Amino acid sequence: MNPGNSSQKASFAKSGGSNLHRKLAQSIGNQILSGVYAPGAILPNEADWCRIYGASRTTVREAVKTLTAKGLLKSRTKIGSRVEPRENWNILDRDVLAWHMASMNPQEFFFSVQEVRKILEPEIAALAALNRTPQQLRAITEAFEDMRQAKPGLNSVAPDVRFHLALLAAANNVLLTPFGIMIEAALTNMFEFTSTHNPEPDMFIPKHEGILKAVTRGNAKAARKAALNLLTDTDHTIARLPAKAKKLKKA
Amino acid sequence: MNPGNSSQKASFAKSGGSNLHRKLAQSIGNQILSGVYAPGAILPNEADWCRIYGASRTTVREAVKTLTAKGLLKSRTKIGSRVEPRENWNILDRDVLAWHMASMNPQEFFFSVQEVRKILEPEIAALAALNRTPQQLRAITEAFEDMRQAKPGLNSVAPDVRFHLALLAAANNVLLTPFGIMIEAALTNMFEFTSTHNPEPDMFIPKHEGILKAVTRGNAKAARKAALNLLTDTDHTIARLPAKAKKLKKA
DNA sequence: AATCCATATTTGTATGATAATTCGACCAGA
DNA sequence: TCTGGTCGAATTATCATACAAATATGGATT
Repeated sequence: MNPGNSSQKASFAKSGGSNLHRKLAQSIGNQILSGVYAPGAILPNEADWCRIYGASRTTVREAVKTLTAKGLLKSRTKIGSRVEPRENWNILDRDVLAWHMASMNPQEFFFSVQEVRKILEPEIAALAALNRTPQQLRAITEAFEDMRQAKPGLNSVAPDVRFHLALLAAANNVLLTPFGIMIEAALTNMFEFTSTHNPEPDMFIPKHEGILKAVTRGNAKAARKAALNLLTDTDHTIARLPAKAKKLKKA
Repeated sequence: MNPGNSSQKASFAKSGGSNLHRKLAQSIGNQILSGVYAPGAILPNEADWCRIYGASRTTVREAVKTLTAKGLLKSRTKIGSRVEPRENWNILDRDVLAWHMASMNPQEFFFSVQEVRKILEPEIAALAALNRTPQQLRAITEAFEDMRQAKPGLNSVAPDVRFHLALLAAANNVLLTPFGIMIEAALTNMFEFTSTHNPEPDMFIPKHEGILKAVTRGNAKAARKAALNLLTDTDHTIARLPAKAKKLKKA
């Protein structure tokens, strides 16, 4: 009952992750996010996928289960798998967000991100100022120190990400954690685009320091202001992106 | 190679959804969220789960894939499945949020929700005022009309949820959509707890109307204010919850 | 026209087998 | 003693096959 011979396993891009079912999920996921299969559309059935990828049904089904769990699909007997409406997609899932970015105009994407960041990060900073534990404050501080010491370039992105994630953790509200993925994706990809992740190197460190100090002092109001201040810098970076930039690299 | 006889399939709570692998995922997911298996812990291996639930390995693996896709697990050869750190959990996934609520103090949960809602919803309303399409405005309006006509009781929850979700959609930012699940879960469960989902019936409709009017006029500032105004009402509801309320009912 | 029923299609579950990965222990040599 | 390699065992990963269950669809019956 396994359609197709097993001789074409390398017929699609070998995205990250060594598991076959993962690769299938990534391939199908990318197709959904890029609109090959629109919401409401019926996907090829399991037997078809088996032929297309030269994989067993077991593997195909595991890939489908993965996508179902992320809200992209729903399967029904005799019908097949149907693409779910967009509002059910777990867009803040790491994979889904990556697939989303891969098929989007970067400027548009970064605009959406900034819109959300400007809503959340000031309040996150404020909450962190109020709710941080000593340990969390130490994590923020260490990330900042690593930022300061890092040479401008690739290795300065990681501490920057850690800084923002540590801040997020210090807000101590589980319902906010999913945004970590968004922040991470935004900072990392912005760097890959601009190659200079800190457009105003002179202001970059001081502005982060402003947040750190406010959080250290437990001054929510100042933290909020400092976070917003930093974000307006990022806005300028976005604005300078080439309008017709290509799609982000896949996975 | 399938351990255990298939005679104890009903040994666990029959959660919603008719699929066996779904039930397994729910059962295991609940155990993770309730702390039976903490982050970093190694779960029973596939053969164990087969014995425990009397299911085939195929089914167990599909359940595990589901949980992996939601960020709760990660599987490695020779190691087994390990519970991921909390920050990787897709807490805004419908299932994960349900499992989370099922093993939490409701007051604590609602507090977290309100904290996030007070950050987001005013800004969502503001964005909706600016970005709404005519169609989206119609959806908001219709939800409001249904609210007004509904008798106070169970059937007034649904239009209320629709109102807030329509508002969210009208903000026109995909990265915000995951919060729909949170809003929905919050409103629905709050009703189940208080049995009177609108504590100030006199103010309930007018305050929603305030948001609608501001969004209709395209007045972002007024929309923001109206949304915040409504949320302070909800705060009062939360505050009145019995401090030692039992866990939320499961699934 | 409406109802019911058979059938075909598709996903759901079970079983058993083999492959691939890799931890951990043991061993050899410097 | 330390280093590195080798090998065995545990566990997930994949495959192949079979049957069960659900249900949309079209045809038969009334």
